[in-house]
Amino acid sequence: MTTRRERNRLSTIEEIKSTAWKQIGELGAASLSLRAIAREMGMTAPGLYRYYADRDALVTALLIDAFDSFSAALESARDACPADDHAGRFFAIGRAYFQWGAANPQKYLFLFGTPISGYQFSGEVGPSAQRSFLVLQGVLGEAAAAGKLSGAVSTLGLPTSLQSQYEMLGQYGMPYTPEVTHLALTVWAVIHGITSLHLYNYLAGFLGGQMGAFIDHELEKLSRQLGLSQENP
Amino acid sequence: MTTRRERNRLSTIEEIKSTAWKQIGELGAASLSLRAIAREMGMTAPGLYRYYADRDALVTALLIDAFDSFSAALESARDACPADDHAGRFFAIGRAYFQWGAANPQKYLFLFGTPISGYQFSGEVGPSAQRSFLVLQGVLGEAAAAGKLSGAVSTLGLPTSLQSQYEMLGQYGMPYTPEVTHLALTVWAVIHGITSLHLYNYLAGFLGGQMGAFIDHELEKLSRQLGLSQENP
DNA sequence: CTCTAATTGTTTACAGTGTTTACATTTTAT
DNA sequence: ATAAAATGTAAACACTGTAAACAATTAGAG
Repeated sequence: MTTRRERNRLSTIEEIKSTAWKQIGELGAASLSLRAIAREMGMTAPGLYRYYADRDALVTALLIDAFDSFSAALESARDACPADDHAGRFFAIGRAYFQWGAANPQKYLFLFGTPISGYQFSGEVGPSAQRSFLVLQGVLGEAAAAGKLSGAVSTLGLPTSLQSQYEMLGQYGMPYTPEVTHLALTVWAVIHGITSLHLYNYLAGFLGGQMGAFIDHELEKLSRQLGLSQENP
Repeated sequence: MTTRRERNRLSTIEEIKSTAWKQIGELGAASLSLRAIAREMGMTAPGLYRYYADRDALVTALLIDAFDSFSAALESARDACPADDHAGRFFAIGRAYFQWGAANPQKYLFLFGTPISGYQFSGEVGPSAQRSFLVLQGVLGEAAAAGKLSGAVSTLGLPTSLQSQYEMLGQYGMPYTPEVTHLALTVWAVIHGITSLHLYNYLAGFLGGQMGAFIDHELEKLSRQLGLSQENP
């Protein structure tokens, strides 16, 4: 049972975080300010310390929330496709990844860009961060299990050093084969690279307004390399 | 002819920048502080304003220097390979890109990560930034001109929207074909993605100490996709 | 060489930041 | 009703970037 005080506390925590997100969206993650949050909430800065030990603790909580929201966006895009349409699911999460970043640039940079000055990554965010990666890994894993990953897997074998490294992960609970893990990492790197360069505005000079065509074309290329789509979509 | 005062001024500017780099290397780019620089130099903070209009002007100068040093590293790696060894040059700049980032994490994140709080990208850095991209584009362009880019170019044509966008760039002085420009962008995205995820420590949990094997394997895959290397190296 | 002007630096000050300490107030539980 | 816990504020400290006023040094012209 939740007492009145506990409800108030939770609601205050929510207000702190939503105010923080509002300011991150307006001014960027780097200029997050406890005092500004308190000011906008109509209280003084030291009062926030009753809810978060220090600024880093708030940043950690925001990171966890953002990763969870990011993962939820990927999962919902994935679930909009039938489970046996592996190519469709791959496209869906690829587009969702990029579009979530494009729609929430400050949030994405908060997750995958240099965080706050002096912030040290807390181990608490690990599970939430891995959850988003697991979406991609899961789609590739199920495609592999269904025998639909005919492409790049076999054409160029993994070097033994990577092979044994991935096998070691399996012994610690990684639920997919070395090939799937490796492909998920490389696909992640590609999509993150495009999204990241886009958000830093390094691509606009080359692509003009054709960013959407660019990402779609690259996803299609990846899908073909993986052997997911054999014919034109 | 350079007067004594001008030499002093230049030497002070160099000291400011080198002190800034030292502190960026130690504490990260986000916690760059004019006062700390002045303190370490044995002067007071307002004195720095005789050399840079504000902190953003210093950041801009540092960005230009870092891009130039980055480009120089890529160019020197490229020139260590004979001009007709296109595959070798591709590997060389790919490895040099990643290794420069791994060896200078704070510098790389300074260039391709969220910069300083509230910093607005100045147009002055454009030329220095493009120079590094031109190294990659140049290697692919010369390979294409020599007919050594047999791979992915033809297997999947560019969509017309991208094709015409790249052609428009050509009319504004872009010295390479649409295919070369597009491939250079995608290769850049891949290498940047891997480097970026590596520097944010998102890969260590998966790859352990096998980061070098990972990047080499991915470069080899890229090289094959481009048709640069047809047989084992 | 002298005088003027530009350059370089310091001192002081203001507004902003994260954080700590001490204190007051409110709410809960005994 | 009383003791304890929770929540907030006020004041202070050590930082930050930046602006204004002032002093010292240096360069060039007469």
